[in-house]
Amino acid sequence: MKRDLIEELRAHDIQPSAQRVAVAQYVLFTGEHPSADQVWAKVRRSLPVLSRATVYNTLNLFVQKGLLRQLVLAEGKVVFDPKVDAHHHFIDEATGSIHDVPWEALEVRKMASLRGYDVREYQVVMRGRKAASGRKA
Amino acid sequence: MKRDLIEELRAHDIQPSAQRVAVAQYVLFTGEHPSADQVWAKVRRSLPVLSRATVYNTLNLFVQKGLLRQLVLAEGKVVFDPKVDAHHHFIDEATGSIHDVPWEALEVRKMASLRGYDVREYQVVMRGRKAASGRKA
DNA sequence: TATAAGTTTAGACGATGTCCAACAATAGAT
DNA sequence: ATCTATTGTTGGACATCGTCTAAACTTATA
Repeated sequence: MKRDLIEELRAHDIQPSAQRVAVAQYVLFTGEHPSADQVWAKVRRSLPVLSRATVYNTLNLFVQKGLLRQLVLAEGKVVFDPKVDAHHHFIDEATGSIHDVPWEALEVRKMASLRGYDVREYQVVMRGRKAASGRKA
Repeated sequence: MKRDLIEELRAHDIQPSAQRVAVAQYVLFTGEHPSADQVWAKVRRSLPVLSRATVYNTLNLFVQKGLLRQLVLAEGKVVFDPKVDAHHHFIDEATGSIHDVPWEALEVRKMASLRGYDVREYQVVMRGRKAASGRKA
């Protein structure tokens, strides 16, 4: 398990230090969308001497190397998402929590006919509430 | 001009103080997407005794009353947009500048078939560069 | 083992945003 | 007009977020 992680870091051209493995261990497998300081708080439980700067450095490194994606969706908050493949986001206005919506669930049309913009990526950002009716998603 | 502004504030249930009118005069008519502190800097030129707290209060009030929309799109920045009607956004990765894309320019399908979510509003957020080819938009 | 390259650290820093308690302006009643 | 209760404004203190730095520490390599 930790073995594989080290391999994955190496595969992404990242020297696997103890701190980086510890951060990866949490952030790559969480279903939450934690902020940098939330990652710090969590990971410090298992690696108490971890500094805030290192967490920020590590997260930025992971984003740069394609292990993580950075989201700027919630009110004033930057948040990290281990799902690197394209998907959309739904923000629950009641709780502020962020949910992933599969790419195939929606279809955006006419993107190609946009003049003047060279779009490299896009996503649909929705806001609302979890439906009272219907299954919990 | 200032008359109409006062009327518009009143129409939105906002007591038109000198500070609020000054802020409105700039922020409701700008094509930029200014941050709160940018608004502060700009408006202070015409109303020098304006405090930072008032600008934050006023912008939040305007958002709450529907005169402004708050965007959380750029890296770690909250920004204000006087276009309250629905539209999409394009973020220029080179400059960080934000561009409005008309609602009709894109079409999102299958939204209705989303289970479990009660979507109140949505938009498409695109990132990329202004096209080298093609007219500047 | 020596050396260079890479990593971590604490704390300083700037920018953002909120909060407060004192002060000022206003609306509404008389 | 004047009084009073309500509403706005102010500057400064405070918290949070993210970046930076210089020194210390690790790791890789020869």
